[in-house]
Amino acid sequence: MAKMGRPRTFDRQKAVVQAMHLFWEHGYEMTSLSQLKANIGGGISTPSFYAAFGSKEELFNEAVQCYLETYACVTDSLWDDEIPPKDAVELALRRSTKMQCESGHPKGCMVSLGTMSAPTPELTHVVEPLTASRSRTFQGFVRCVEHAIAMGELSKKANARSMGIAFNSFLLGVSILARDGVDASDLDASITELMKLWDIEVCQPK
Amino acid sequence: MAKMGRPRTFDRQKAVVQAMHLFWEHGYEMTSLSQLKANIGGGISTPSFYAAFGSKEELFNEAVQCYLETYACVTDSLWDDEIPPKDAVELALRRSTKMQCESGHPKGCMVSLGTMSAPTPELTHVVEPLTASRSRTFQGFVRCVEHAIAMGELSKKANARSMGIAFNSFLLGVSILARDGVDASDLDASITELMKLWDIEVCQPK
DNA sequence: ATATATTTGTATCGATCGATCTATAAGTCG
DNA sequence: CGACTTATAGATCGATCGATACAAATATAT
Repeated sequence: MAKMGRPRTFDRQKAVVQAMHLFWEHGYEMTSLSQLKANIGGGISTPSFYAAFGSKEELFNEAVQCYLETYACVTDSLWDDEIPPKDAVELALRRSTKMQCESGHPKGCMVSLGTMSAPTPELTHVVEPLTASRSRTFQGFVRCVEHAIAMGELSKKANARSMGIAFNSFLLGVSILARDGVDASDLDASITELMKLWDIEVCQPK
Repeated sequence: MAKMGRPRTFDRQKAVVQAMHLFWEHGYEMTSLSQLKANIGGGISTPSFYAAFGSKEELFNEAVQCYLETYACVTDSLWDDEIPPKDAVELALRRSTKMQCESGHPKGCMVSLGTMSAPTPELTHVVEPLTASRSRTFQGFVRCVEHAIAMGELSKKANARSMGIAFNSFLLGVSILARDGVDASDLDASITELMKLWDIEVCQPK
C-alpha cells in the first residue's frame, strides 16, 4: 500500500545530503534556513521544510547521522581487529586525509570542524554527536596503540595515550589544512613522516 | 594638549581586548553586536560603539592585531636564529599548547579556529589576517627544518615540507583538543612524542 | 563666555533569523 | 463519488541582525 496524501515534490534523502553539505561547509548556526530551503529540490517553501524535517535542529541531526554513516567511516579501520594495529592507524590517517581533500563535497572533516559550530552553551547539545565522534576517534587511536603493546609489537614503555593524542591531533589539524587548500599529496607525504612515530616504539629484535 | 570633546566612559584598549576574547571564543560572524556592546565597559550604546570602532569588521581587525601582537607570539621562536632549530620548534609547540590551555581566555588558538569564521566567500577578506598567520606559522616550521638540514644537523634526505606539515598539523589540532577540554599535561606529553620525528632525521655520527 | 569637538542616550532603520497560521492542491482510501 | 491524508503556496509572526539619525551632554580651545 502506497503512501497517502499529496506526494512530496523533492527527494527527502537527497535533501538530507544537500543539507549535510551545507552544514559541513558552514556549521550549524551559520547555515540559514534560507540557504537550506534554496538548495533543496531547487527551492522549497517554509512550510514544506518544516513538514518534512520538523526543525533546523532535527535536520542537522539527520545530516550528522548521514555523515557518520558514510564519510566518517574512513576511520573504521581503528576498530577492525582483523587489521594489524599499525596498518589500522595508517589506513585511518590516509583514508581520512584523502576523503577530506576530495572534490564533490566541502573540504575537511565535518566532525572536526564542528567544534566551532557551538559557540554558545545552549547549543552544546546540538553538536553533541560531533563531540562524541571526536572522542571516539581519539579512543580508536589509543586502542590501536594499546593493542600493539599488548601484542608485543610495541615496547611496553610506549605511551599509548601520548601517541594516540599525537595521531589524533595531527588528523584534526588536517581538517584546517584541507580548508586552507593544502594538497592531498603533501598531506599524504606528511603521514609517511608521522608514521615513523610508530616505528620508533617497535620492540627491537634481540 | 589633551583631547577635546566629551570624554569616553570606557577604556578603548580594554574594550579591544574584551572584543578579542569574544571573537576568539565565537568567531567573527557568531559574535553579535549585542554581545560586544554588553561586554564593553559594563555595557555601551550602539552609537558609542560605532563612534569608537567604526564597524564590527574594523573592531575585529583591531582584535586580530591585538591577538597577533600578544598571544600569537608564542611561536616567535620559529624565526629566532639564535635558537637552535630543534629547540625553536619544540618551544613553539610547548608554548603555544600551554597558552591554548591557559585559563583567563578562551581555549585554543584564535588564528587556527578562525578558519570556520568565514563560511561565505564574501567574508574571506575579513579573516585574511588569520589565514596569513596560519601560512606564516607553517613556513616557520619548514624554515626550522631547512635550517637544520643546511646546518648538517638533520639528514639531507629529510623532507622539510613533510616534517613542517606534520608539526603544523599537530599544532592546529591542539586548538580543537584544547576546546574539547584535553589536559595541558597530556598535550605536552604528546609533544615529547612528536619531537621524536626530529630525532629520527638527525644525522647519525659515524 | 562662547565656539568647537566628541561622546552619549533614545529611537529607529531595513534585512534577516527560525518558525507558524491558514487555505489550497494532490494524492490514496472506502 | 466523497472522506481522508499529506504536501503545497502565500502571508506573517516576534526576535535579532548590523547600522544610523538626531539631539542632549560634556569636555577643551579661544
